[in-house]
Amino acid sequence: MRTTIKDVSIAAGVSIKTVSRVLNKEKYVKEETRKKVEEAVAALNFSPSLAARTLAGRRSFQIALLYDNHSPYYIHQIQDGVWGRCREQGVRLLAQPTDVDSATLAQDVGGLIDETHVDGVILSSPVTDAAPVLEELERRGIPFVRISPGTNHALTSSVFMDDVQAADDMTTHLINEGHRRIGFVVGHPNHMASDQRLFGYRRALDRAGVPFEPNLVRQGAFDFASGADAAETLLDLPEPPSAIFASNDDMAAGVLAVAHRRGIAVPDDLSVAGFDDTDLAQLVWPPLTTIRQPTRELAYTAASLLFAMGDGVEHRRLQHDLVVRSSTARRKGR
Amino acid sequence: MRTTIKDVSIAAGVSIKTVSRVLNKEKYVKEETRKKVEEAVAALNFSPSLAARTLAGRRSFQIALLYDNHSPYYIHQIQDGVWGRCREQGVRLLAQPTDVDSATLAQDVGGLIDETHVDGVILSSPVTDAAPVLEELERRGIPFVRISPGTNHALTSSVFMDDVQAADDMTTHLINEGHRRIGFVVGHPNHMASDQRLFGYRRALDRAGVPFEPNLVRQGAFDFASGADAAETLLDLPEPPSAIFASNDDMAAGVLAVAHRRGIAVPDDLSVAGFDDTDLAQLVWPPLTTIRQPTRELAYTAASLLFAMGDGVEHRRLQHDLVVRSSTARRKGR
DNA sequence: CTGTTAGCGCCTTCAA
DNA sequence: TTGAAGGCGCTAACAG
Repeated sequence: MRTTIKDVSIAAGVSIKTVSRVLNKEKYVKEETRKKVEEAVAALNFSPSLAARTLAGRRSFQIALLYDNHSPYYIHQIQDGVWGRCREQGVRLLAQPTDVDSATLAQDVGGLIDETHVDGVILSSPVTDAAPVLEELERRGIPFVRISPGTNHALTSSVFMDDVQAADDMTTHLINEGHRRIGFVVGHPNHMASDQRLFGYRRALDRAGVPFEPNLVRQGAFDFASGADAAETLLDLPEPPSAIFASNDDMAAGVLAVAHRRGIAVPDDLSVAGFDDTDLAQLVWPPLTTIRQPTRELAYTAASLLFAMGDGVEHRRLQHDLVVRSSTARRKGR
Repeated sequence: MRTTIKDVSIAAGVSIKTVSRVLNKEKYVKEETRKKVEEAVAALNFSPSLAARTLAGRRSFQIALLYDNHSPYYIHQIQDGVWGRCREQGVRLLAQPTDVDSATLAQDVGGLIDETHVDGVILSSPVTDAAPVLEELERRGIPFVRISPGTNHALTSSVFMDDVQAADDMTTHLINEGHRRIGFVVGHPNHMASDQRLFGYRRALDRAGVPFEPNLVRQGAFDFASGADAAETLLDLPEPPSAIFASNDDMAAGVLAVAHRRGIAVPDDLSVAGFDDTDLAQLVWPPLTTIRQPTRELAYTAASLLFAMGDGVEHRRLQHDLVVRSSTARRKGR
């Protein structure tokens, strides 16, 4: 038989309701009574049934994290960050893979909510921009927060990094290193961050008076293969770039691979820069110069926002770090 | 107001209990009645409350996955595999990070079980070998399955790959390529797989009549840094190895990094082999020759085992694949 | 094959 | 500041 609130109430010599009050940290419990109850809880090693609390109360002490991202590192950091905040809050986390292309997406999410009574939902890219999910969530009036959404920042609570500034910083860094022909690999078109990073790149070029060359910009898709493809094209140019800045680290890894295959020394003959979205940069070499994406912090903040919601729409913008890991970085001629 | 089983029963014109029967796929429901109920369920878009089912019944339709592993790729694959099986079963998955060094580990796990009423638990390394957890689980008689446990295979249900054979296969492959001095980087001492892989390495050497040299074996810890350290030592040997076989891919990546730093051409001057525990091998270059660890399949199988339990202890051993990705592999002199 | 009657363990509402 | 009664939505154990 499991230990119940009743056992605790008997052990503590109070009513069930009083134990409930202590469990829920309600006011109006005499300090002395509270103590007695807490001791009984500890002595019996009592953990209240979430199922019962959910059924009887208004909260389920559970939230869901929806994802459909194929970058394990990214998801892991997101989950880790959200988890950290949940832990502090005494809330369980339901990690829910989804398929944003599924026809039954909204229904699936609705079913999840009905089944689990989750108190809120956190959306990670690309679920952040799945209209059916957003509509379903809004229809039900269930609190949710989006991490790095691609669109509609203004409509809902969300957290994101400053992608424009990040790309600007990196480009400026490369320019300061002496580069004039800087290749750029654009991210997946579905992600607003892609546009923003491209914009940051152009803004930095403009400010420095470095002419923008459409030839040096290649479309990618945030994966290793597209980064490699882009690198091939860029390095085949009659006048190839002296640096390539990829919009994320998977693509940057692809660029490095091509450089290696061609016997191009990095960073001596080619500088490669990217984002550190996924910690991957720490595992590749030659070293990448990276913008650290504060993924874990974003996720943590998203959960904080969720728990604090009800006051209306909020946004949180987190700062990135420019991390120069290429120890042999040096000035380059054009 | 949420849709309840009662609404369905009214819509279908049957009793609540009958709806319940249909939901639980019980026998003894007339086909025609079942159909009526199913239509009502679909029409009302009804999803039963897990909290209520848990409270009233014997099952919670939830299982937990306990992990404390710092390899995102590994966890992701595990979670993915378990998830896939859960989905088929209509079971929710609670992903639960733990701290195997925590003093309150058993209590934490116990609390989780009390709170959530999970029907079973899946343990991934290194939680697989946390004695307090195993004891707690056994004491409660809750079904659990261990994925790639490090110890005590015989005591509990578990799934694992054939590490001895895998390491043997790889070593044999290297020998067949002409290598005679093969460095080996041992995995973390806490993992039984480390011993087994070392054993497989030795077995292959013995069978081929290649003398075992203790100098060529270095202790690692399954991380990038220890792989790099081991490589430094091995390559500093008066007579360095022509191939290095690392017990996992993080360490293999470390070996590659050192080779690169020293200007050693891979695979021309040095072959590097490893396991593909984490898909990392696909992101590094020069290419690694790898043993594919069937992580996702292991996890899926673990969940299957869990759902099929009650028949006693079972074990499942899954086959690995030897994946030769070094396209320029060639015979080497000693 | 189907329905009835009790709870599951906790929170809510109300009263004291 | 505390307690008593009622019910959340569902399933178990029976009865028909």
